[in-house]
Amino acid sequence: MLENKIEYDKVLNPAQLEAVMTLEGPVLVIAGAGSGKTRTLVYRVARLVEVGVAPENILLLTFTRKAAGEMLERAAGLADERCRRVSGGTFHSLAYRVLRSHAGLLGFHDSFTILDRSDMEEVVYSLARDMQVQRRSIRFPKRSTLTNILSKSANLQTGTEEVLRLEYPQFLEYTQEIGRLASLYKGFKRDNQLMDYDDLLIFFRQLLTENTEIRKRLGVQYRYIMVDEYQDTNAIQADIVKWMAEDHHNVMVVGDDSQSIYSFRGANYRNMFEFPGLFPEVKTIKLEENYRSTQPILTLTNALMEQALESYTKCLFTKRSGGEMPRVIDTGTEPEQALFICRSIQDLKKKGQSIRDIAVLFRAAYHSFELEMELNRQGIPYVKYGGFKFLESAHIKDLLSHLRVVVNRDDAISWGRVLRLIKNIGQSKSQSIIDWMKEERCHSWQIDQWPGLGKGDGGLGKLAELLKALSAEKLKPEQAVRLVLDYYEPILMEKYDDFPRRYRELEQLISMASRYKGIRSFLDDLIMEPPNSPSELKGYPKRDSLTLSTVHSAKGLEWASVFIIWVMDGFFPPARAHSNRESLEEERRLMYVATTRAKDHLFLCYPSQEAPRSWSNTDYDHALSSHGFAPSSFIQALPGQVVEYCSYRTGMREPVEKWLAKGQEKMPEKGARSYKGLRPGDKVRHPAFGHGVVSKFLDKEKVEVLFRNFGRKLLHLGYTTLEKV
DNA sequence: CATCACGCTGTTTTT
DNA sequence: CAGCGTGATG
Repeated sequence: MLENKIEYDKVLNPAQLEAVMTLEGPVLVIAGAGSGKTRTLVYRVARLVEVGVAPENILLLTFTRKAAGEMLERAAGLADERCRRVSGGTFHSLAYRVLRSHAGLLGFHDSFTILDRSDMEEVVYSLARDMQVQRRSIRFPKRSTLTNILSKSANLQTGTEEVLRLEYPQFLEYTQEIGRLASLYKGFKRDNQLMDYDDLLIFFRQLLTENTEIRKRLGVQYRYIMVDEYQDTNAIQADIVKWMAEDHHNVMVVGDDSQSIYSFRGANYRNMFEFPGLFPEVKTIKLEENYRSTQPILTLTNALMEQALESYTKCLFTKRSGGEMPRVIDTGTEPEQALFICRSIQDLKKKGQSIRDIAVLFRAAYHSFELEMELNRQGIPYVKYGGFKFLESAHIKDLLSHLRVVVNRDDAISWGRVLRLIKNIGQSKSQSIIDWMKEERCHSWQIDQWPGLGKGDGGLGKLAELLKALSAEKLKPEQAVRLVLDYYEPILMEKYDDFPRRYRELEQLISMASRYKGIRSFLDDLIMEPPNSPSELKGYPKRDSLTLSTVHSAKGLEWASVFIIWVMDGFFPPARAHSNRESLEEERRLMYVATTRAKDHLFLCYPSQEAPRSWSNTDYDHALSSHGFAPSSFIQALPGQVVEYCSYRTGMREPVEKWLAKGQEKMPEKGARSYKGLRPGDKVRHPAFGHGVVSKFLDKEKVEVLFRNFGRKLLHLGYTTLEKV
């Protein structure tokens, strides 16, 4: 029956083996970084299938769908193909699957639309605008902050005042308005058949709590439940686990309290310690042996975590002996840091290290901007994970909105987007059309019958034609995308200067769409599992390139890293000074995740002389003295680990001075017509951004360049080299 | 009513 | 250095 015979005791250590062989009853696995957590889960799936459990009865909940897919793939390689039929995914995707067929029980149509982050921002902000809040001593929070507040209050299941009090005290004077906004938002979602990511979980839980039959049915369907990254679940997700395993108690949760880095979205690693309370007969297993890093790296990590305010459950050790000391480098400024990193990479490369095995990790996506420029300049290929979302770029959203209004006629946000693309239709006209549509309850393609139609509104007719075509039955998703693209093309051409790139990306949507049966499932899948970049659509590039990643994205990735650089900056503005402590603790755990991904070499870089961009009068030391800490305080707190000090005054002297000399070239005066022989209209090439055209000089230091690949991009000439072509 | 130019402001990470 | 509000222009 089984294709391959697995000798579990030969490939697993005793703790792992116990976790794999305990199939019945609740199990809590506390798994340190690099302790073979994934391996354990993979073997357990294989084992379950081996003893005859139907794959359909196994549920593997992970943090990303990609992670689930990879695990099942590995399990299939170990045992047999049936492992691929195991149900795997995120809490959100499971919730989505269930809600799609049972939304009626909650007073929703089954055709509700899912709001992604930026949709949510748009809804929230348009409601806030309608409220006409009066300006007080400080500005009303901006759209993304407002959305964060609402989302967090949903995830933490507290009122918005609580969130404000704890995390945004600067906005306390708007407590009333934000509270009202929260309820307006809730009502708006109901009226328009919308659910955001948080709602998926909340409504799923509600369904489980209120509906015994569904609960029982899911219990029968998923007799064996495994949850990965349990420390990153929030209270709602913990409830979901509890309800789903209510009858059979066959649930294994795996996690690591010191790797909890999602508290900003309401995750609570204490769920791990509360798990035994839910299932008293739980068996707890600790995985403490590390298979990834050398002992010196683990020693640094352990020292780091010893300083934590909370004590954690385990201590990492390894049987690997030897290894070089981790290096802590003060790189002075950001451009020097970039130079230093590139030089280190080149050195390793000369020693025969493949850059495929090298990764650079950082907290925020923008931390690598400077480095990316330098990498491009030096011709080092890289792949970046995290940060910018392909789907959130305006042209993609524009196109998809047309499909969304066809699928869900009540989706006012997408209507607004679609309508405002038409010439002579802006904020107010689009609003009155939407209101009229709501009154009339007519078909979407009858939009051109709007009574307010004026002379210049021929665009509505074209839109109506498109919508009519899109409403045709049995229209395949790829045909639908094609139709919209044909309609949208002239608009796109007018709206963006880098039309060709955007058009190409949109064409890729056609091939993506062809993998789906219906428009609805295509749209939802894009939201539930958004691809990060166009390159990701084609599958990850496997060529020989460096990995750049935010720590959060790195968590889900498996690569043979031997070398990790953590670029630090971590500066928190005064408004958040009160919660520095908590931020500090989260940053510490972030650093734990980052450092434990290093196998043999670990470089921790921090640019101590970098003045945070937005606080031009302050610098790093100032941050330290006025707010109690700067990231370097982590490092200073690790005695004996700082084995190298490097700045432009020492090892970096030569290249940095060259760089500095470039930066000191005379800048053009305000309103200058040319600089370095460049004039507006000249074609230029930038090492990072590619080809573009100089549009104008803004002031002494900035020039506006239209890049073919990036749209408008402002550059500091002191930092970069524009090459005339 | 739509659009454009200008000035001000400031945390980030993801489903 | 983008995204917002504001005030001027078409």
